[in-house]
Amino acid sequence: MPARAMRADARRNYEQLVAAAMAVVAEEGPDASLNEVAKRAGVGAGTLYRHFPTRESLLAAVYEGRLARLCARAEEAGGALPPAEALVDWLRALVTHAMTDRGLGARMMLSPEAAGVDCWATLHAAAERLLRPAQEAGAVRADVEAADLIALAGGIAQATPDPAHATHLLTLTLNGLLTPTP
Amino acid sequence: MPARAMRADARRNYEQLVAAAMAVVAEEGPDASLNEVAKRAGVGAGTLYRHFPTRESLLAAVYEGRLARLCARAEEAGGALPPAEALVDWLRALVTHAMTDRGLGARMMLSPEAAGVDCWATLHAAAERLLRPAQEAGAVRADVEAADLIALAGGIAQATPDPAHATHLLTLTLNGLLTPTP
DNA sequence: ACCTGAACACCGTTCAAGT
DNA sequence: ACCTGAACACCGTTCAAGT
Repeated sequence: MPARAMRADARRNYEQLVAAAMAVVAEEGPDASLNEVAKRAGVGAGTLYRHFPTRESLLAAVYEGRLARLCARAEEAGGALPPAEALVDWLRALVTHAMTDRGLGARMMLSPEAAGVDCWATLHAAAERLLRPAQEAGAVRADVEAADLIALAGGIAQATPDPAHATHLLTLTLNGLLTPTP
Repeated sequence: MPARAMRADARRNYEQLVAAAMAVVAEEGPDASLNEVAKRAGVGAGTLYRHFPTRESLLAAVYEGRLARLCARAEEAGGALPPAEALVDWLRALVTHAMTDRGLGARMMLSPEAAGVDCWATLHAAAERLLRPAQEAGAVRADVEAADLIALAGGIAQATPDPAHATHLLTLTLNGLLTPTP
């Protein structure tokens, strides 16, 4: 979000840049032209770079709202459902989330530098909050970590453009490819 | 490979382009500059485009040799080891393969258009040759297809730059995140 | 037939000049 | 303080001119 003490015009430009970026990224994905974003925001290229020194910092601003919604969902599910179901539901949402806007979510999920430390920590905390109870209930293997869940969901999202196929891949990952041999 | 009836100079240029592309892609990954490839091959930009109308067609030429080695390995393993072990070994090799040159392999594995129909068919045939016996032996679930194996291996390769983490993610995928509940 | 390389459109990024 | 937008370096791609 924009810093508190910004001059009125700066704040306005900041907000228009994020709005323009949301539109352009939705159309062209995370590699969209930054000059195009500046142009559509009605702002000079230098202004974009002043507010967002890197592409990833702009993407992170676009991504912030979605992430908040996703983590809110983790909170709700954690209270209402049995641990394993809550986790599986949320993982499905995570894969869907990672696939939107030509893989913007996956790109953020798979790189701490891209997402920024705040987003990163928020996402990991949400994953952990669902993972722990499921492990304590014995429903999820003990050698799984929150980072693994996020990496697997991001990887699956990158692996196919088809949501139905992604769902299938997640199901396979949950159950395992090998038949259980106890 | 180059067509048979090429003029001597054309053939020479073709080979130098592939050699230059192998070097440049190894250094800069699959998004390396094509002008740089042409320059390093000692060839005009137009010549590169004559031989390789798209970036993917050039990458496919680079990728061809590696793919052949990988599929040869599938052949050997299929004969020598029990079905499930042969498959798991090969999947580990597939993930490693997908991670080389900043994800060149993964990029090829995850897009039929990128790899070209020939590469695509070869890779799928190799996967199927190991998958079928493992399924018939009851070691691998019946609802797994060759395309799933390739997508999951490619996704894992994209999900982390660390080979040890990738290996762990593959192990999780093989065993499943959830504890078996028969 | 095939090759060259200048040319064009585009993009990321910077920075002097403005208010 | 902040903004503008021309400018620079680079890249993908094409195509007239050459051999």
